[in-house]
Amino acid sequence: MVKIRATAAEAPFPPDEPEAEPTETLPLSQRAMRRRPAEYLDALNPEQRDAVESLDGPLLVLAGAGTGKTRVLTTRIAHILSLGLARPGEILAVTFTNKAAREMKLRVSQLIGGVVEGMPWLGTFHAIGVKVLRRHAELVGLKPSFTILDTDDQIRLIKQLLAAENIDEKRWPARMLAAMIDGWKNRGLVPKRVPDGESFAFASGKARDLYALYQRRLKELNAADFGDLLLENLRLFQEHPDVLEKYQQRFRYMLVDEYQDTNVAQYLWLRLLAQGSDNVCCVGDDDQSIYGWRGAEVDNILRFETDFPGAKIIRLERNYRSTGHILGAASGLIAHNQGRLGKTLHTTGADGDKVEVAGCWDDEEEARVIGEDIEQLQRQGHTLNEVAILVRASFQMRAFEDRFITLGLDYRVIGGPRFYERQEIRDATAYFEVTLNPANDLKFERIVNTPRRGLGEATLKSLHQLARARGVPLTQAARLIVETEELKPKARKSLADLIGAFDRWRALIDGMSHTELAELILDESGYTAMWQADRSPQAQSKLENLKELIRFMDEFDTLAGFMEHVSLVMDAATEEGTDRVNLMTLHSAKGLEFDTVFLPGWDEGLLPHQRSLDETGRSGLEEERRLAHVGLTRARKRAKITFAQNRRNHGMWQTALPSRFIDELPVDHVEVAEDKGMRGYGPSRFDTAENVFASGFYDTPGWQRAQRNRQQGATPSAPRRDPLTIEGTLVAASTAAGAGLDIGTRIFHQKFGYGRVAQVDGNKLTVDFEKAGRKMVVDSFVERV
DNA sequence: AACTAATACTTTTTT
DNA sequence: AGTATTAGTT
Repeated sequence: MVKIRATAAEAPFPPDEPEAEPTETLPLSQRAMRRRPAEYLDALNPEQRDAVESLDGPLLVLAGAGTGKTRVLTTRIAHILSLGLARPGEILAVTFTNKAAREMKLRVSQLIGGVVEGMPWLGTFHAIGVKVLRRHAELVGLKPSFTILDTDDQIRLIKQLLAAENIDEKRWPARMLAAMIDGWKNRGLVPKRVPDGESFAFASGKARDLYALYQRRLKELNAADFGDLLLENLRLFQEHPDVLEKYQQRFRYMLVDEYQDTNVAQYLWLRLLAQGSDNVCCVGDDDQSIYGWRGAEVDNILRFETDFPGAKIIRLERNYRSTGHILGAASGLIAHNQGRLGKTLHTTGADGDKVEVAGCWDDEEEARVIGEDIEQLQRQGHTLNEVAILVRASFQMRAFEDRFITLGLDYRVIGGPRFYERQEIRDATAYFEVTLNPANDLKFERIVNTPRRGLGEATLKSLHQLARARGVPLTQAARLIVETEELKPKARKSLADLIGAFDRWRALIDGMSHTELAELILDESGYTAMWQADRSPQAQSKLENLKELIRFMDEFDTLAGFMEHVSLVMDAATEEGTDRVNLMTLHSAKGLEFDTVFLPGWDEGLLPHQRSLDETGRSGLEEERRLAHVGLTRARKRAKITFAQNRRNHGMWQTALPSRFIDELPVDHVEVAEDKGMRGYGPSRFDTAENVFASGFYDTPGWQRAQRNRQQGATPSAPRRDPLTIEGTLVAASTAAGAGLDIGTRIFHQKFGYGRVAQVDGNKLTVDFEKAGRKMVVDSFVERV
């Protein structure tokens, strides 16, 4: 495993080679170049070489699957460095995934000779976004130490907003608003730029205001969500031209991987930077654009020439990966798409085996058949690492896992439930985060009552109320409230202990190693004990995961460094070494290749996924087809497509038709296995497949319920008891009255009733209540009467 | 506040 | 089918 620097210091080119010519001050890279002629260029074909050597001005490289895209990118970087045209810190190289970034780093340093530790600006859009943002945080209303929210936090925050705005969360789910905000951020839209029509799609037009409110809360919490990492960056560049200029000057060369996956915000960001030097090289393949649902704009790649005038376009069409039949099948399939830039992949290699197509009775048989095939391959001496099963949706994996377990076949799931997204990991990191940053309300809320400490809904509500009235973080509010008798003794003690524990841990940050501290925290908080006491089967593995987390932390220098990594890099390194079958979704397969690829689940409704068809119609269908194309082109030597006639979806059996994509495969490259006396699949099926478009969604109970709700919303319903409005007025009244609560003032308290102020100590009041007697309370909770 | 029972929702893909 | 959230009960 690679040792990761916690704080990637912006290393200048590390002078780790012996000084050969001490009198000269040439960049090291240039000296290296002198000794070692550019033999790396000889390994390229003419188009690739052209792409590497066309250094001036904008360049679009259309790189089909398996045409050496990564090689071009890495060699290009190496070339720039070798010629001494830029130092590592002057090259911006963005990728889409952390995996791609890792690989690129590795391969560049191999080319250069293992000396480039610092390519500080090679990373994902998000990682680079954070880096820029941390330096100029104040300019966008954040502190440099801002935290990055994960999806859980985001939802929790939005739920609170909806509650405060008195919006029925049943009718307008928080996740829905979260998705909308995400979409806007992907498109580079700040709240005031959100179109009216879209604002009306949520809570009768409140969407825009809620978005604005959400952004304000984020600033208050000193936090940014994933979308902000780009959007705020964009805002920074737009509102502060001087800052932008610095970066424009810095980046003399820019490279973008997977350009077809960039969204509008990323595109705008890039274009701003490219105004400095137009040495932009974008590499992509419109036929592999599979993230449209996430805001990726294929248009970005289709429009490149207009966006960057004078752009050069180079097509890489020589495929070095797949055999003739596989390539033929994939090309024939993707040719059914309209609106593509058009590439014709060809290979000089052998034809190889045809693509196999087989039908199965159900998903269990599918798993059985593929399992048998894999065992067969294994007997023939193939390694399992070179075998992959690529599914459309993750629920398909289950049948395979079950089967492989009974067969005793080793497998690994790639991109499955991510390590850092597991409950226990999130809980643990929440503890660490609050220790580092007590103002992180969302993380604090996550763990106040985990493990159970008797700090439930009621306590939390009081805390919130006070925090809001005071405008302080929850932990601060907790500090205040435990001084009073606001809470029941049990809760008060418990909360005081928790706050005390965090203070204690915080004091230890510099005193001990961060891994020790982490263990201490998990121990003293009772979190480990909670799982140890848990007798459920998964408790054991959760404990293992926690251990793994600590082990992983050891790779970082500090706790803070580790936390930065956690929020950004949501993937743990997949263990290599053992021989295992690879199981993953088509999406996470992009960029990988295997000798043998199994493609199960080519059913109508699953591979052209129903939802995709429903939501985005033809463009959705085309994206699904690209997905199928990506799947096929992962295979070097063997590809086998299967479909199941019956699939159990939500406990219900459903009959499925073979995917229309199967029909679209050119017959010359396909071999149909007619083994099990199965009803063949004929062209007549296509007609029925079309009907799937119009399939019955509108008579489901869900839709009818939605209709009913809508009607209810129109009719003014009887005013219901409304705790939050009460809270609102109460807060308003108390803050207004707060200053003038002198001794003797008659007040009202929600819990204790009427009373008179007996003593004032800052914001703490001692009150003689008519019923409850003498109590200490916080002034925010009382109302002057 | 914590436990139990009932109900809703899931299953596309992810930085 | 299974999980997650919620309502109701103690």
